[in-house]
Amino acid sequence: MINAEIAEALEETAQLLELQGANSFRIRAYRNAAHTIADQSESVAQLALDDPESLRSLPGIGADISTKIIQLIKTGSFPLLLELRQEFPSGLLEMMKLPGLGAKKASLLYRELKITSLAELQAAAEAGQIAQVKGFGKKSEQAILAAISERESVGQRVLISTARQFAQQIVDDLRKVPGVKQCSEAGSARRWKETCGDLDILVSAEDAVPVMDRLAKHPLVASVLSRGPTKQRVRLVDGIELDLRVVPEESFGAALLYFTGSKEHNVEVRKRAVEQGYRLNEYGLFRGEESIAGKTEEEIYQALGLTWIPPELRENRGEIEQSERGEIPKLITLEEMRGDLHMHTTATDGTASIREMIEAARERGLDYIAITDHSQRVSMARGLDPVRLRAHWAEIRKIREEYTDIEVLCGIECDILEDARMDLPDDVLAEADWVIAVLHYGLKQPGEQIMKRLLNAIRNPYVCVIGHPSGRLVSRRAGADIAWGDLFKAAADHGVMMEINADPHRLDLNDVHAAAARDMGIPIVISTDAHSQGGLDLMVYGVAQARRAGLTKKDVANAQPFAKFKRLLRTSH
DNA sequence: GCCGTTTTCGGCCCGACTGTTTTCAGTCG
Repeated sequence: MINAEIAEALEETAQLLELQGANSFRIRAYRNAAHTIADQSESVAQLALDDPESLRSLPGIGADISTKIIQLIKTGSFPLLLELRQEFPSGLLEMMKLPGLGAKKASLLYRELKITSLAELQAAAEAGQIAQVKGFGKKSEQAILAAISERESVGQRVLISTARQFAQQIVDDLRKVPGVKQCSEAGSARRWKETCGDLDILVSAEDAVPVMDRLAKHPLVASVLSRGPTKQRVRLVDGIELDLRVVPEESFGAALLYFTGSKEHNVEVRKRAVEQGYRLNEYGLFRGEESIAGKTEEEIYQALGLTWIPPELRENRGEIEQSERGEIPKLITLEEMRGDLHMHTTATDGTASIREMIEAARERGLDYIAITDHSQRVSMARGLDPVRLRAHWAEIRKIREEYTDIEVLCGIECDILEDARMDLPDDVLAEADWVIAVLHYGLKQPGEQIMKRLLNAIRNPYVCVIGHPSGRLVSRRAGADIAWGDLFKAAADHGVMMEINADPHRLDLNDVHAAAARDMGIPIVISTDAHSQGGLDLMVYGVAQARRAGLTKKDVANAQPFAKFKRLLRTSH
């Protein structure tokens, strides 16, 4: 059982307890436990089997929940969850996903009208029965119908790349509104989370009206969902929703901190404020009525005895304690990246030639790149067999002679076949400057076989790095069943690096696993997997993922000068 | 249900907006 499944069961328990109207702190306890499990890089199931007591050392997991987790791992469930599922039909959880419909209202509809599914809810709303229930009215009935019909297009999380592009465009435009002093994206987009459920934009201005008017008429805005004196919620043309908050200049830092989140980070910071006799809200840090700080995030953190924490780290994974000790790392930046070691050309499924990719890399100031087209197994992309690959490399060697200001490595993205063999023979791989080994096919194989494949690749003397190790696609496909601890141990032993694939659909390694690999001393490579010149610009997303993992320049192999990078390579190259 | 330099009970983050109320509960972030 993987961590996400355990976390899901705990989250489901929390939701069902909400329906039951249970003690809110008890509900929160299950949610906190779910977050803790989801954030572990090691298999919690394995941990529980090895040493059941150790679960209790995880934050938010005590005697009771640890027992339930162990039952869950052994039997697939636990009694409380089974009882709750008996008590509430699963359709209620679907209903709770509709905006505006929470646990209280869902359970009320269940009690009053015996509604147990979205279909029944829709029928009841169409029949006008919802408006008759106490606490509901005509408007909530219409809102429910609208929410059901829009369910397909809205409420989906979008990739960070999409979120950033929308947010950036709107931030740029709102900055031009007269009277606007500061404007910034906030929320998960500012934290560069891999997906965003909605967008948050924060503005400081004396008068909110012109800002809200401008947003309401913005070409990217489809409709205004709600509007108050300081807060406006709109739906953008592609269905994603955006919150705008307008605050006074002296509160901008407090509001930015507040709306950047994460929620878990905020709760910890606030708790800390309360312990020190303060009150912290989006308007500032207060002692009684006296405002202590609020204009900038820095002064608020400072007043609480903390150094400023980069948004990418604000997930309550220990960053507050790090900050207290003055140990927040100097995170890797895009400008520090010197090389890009995963890209394709027209030889396989890229759209640009070798020369065009080299030129594009030079324009972006890179000192070195690796051309890494597909191996033969990827027939869809016209993957290269030994003959074509050697000809391709010969061409690269010829062309790279023309350039004195950039190093170009002859590379290959070589598949690890389903039977664990490499897709190309060793004598071919031996001629490469740079070999990325990857899983493309058979991702659903049992964990045992997946690990056999990965470990085989790591033991191959010519493999330099494992590319997009899990094979996951963000919010589309779960990755392979990997024993991460074993993978990293083997990679560290054999001097094989790990890639953070910067493609926003992949971002693989994820933040948690990248941090775990770094902790094992494995050099991390951040590469774009570009299939065109513009694909090289995806680097910013890979760097963001590395920042979320707390990586610094020294942790990243291709942030080093070329000579130093070469020394990190295995001696076979 | 978890947690502890105010330790084994009694806390547990805080405010805006909506709809349905007529002073507030529910939802959301």
